[in-house]
Amino acid sequence: MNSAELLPIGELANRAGLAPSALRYYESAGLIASTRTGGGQRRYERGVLRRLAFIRAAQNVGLSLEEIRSALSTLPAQRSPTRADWARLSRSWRARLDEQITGLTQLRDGLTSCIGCGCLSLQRCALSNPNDAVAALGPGARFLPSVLRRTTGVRPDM
Amino acid sequence: MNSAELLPIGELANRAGLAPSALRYYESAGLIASTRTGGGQRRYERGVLRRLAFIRAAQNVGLSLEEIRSALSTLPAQRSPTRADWARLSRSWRARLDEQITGLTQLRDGLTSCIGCGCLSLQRCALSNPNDAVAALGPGARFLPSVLRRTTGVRPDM
DNA sequence: CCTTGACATGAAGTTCACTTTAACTTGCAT
DNA sequence: ATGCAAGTTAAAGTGAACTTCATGTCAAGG
Repeated sequence: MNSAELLPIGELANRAGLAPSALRYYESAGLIASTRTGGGQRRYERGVLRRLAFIRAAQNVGLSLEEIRSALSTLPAQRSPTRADWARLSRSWRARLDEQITGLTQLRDGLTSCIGCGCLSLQRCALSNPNDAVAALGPGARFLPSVLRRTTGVRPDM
Repeated sequence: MNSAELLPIGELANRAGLAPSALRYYESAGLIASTRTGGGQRRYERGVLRRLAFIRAAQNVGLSLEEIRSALSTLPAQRSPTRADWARLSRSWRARLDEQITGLTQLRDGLTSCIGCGCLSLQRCALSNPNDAVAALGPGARFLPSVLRRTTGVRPDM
């Protein structure tokens, strides 16, 4: 019953809307697993599709792949995950999203009060110093994930 | 009156809460300017502090340095910018923040309705497919900026 | 005058989440 | 049997926004 119908990587990539290279990368990062054919090619069970949906959803919430890997590792290894399992995993996202929304809202309200004054003081302005969290996070880029980026027409009309 | 009191890079870095290397980087990216001493060391006018506050605020709103550079280039070159100038620059952020907040709120509401079902369908789930915008943005990382990241205690209790 | 800490430069490294490239192998249809 | 799309690997590249490093110079106090 749960035999056959294993997907090759290109097929899975199409269905998931990802590049094959992304799937190989996810596997190397311990996010998904595959069986191999005699010749060494990857074959995926259909359950992987749900896993990929979870990964995408988690990314949209703002989790890093490492955090997602860690979350996925709490799934039962033996039986295949139930709806309840997936629901449990995604439950904590709500708080995270609430936090993000709150932060942005504060920023916006700070902006509203700042627009009139144009103060932009490094110390006092709510805009340049939102949560007094100005600390560095080490090297590397920090920018917005796809959900938050405007992709539709970059207008330079500031 | 507007003479003297030029800040060396370390001083400016302290006051702005940035590393000297960041300031040099900003200068190389055309975001800030400096005069030089006879020996070639950078000296900054105090107005640069306001500029840095603007840069930080813009980053918090989600603008890239290139977008910020472009915005700053619309400031008057001759006279020093007035409050009105700064206010004009930051006015368009409100719409951007509104967009971001809306997007996140939709995601959260989608989550709320998904939590019970645990469906996580790649095609239908609002979580894994928020705005039907699943398209790739090319290579490179896409993750949350500091404002949106939890820095306080990583709890792996999903 | 001399020491010492701050500064300068260019090149390379870092992070994350992937993609691209190069060189080679599988697997399915004809 | 063969042709060719699709698969494999390791290594290097990408992008943003910086940092780190190596090597050498400046400036201010003693």
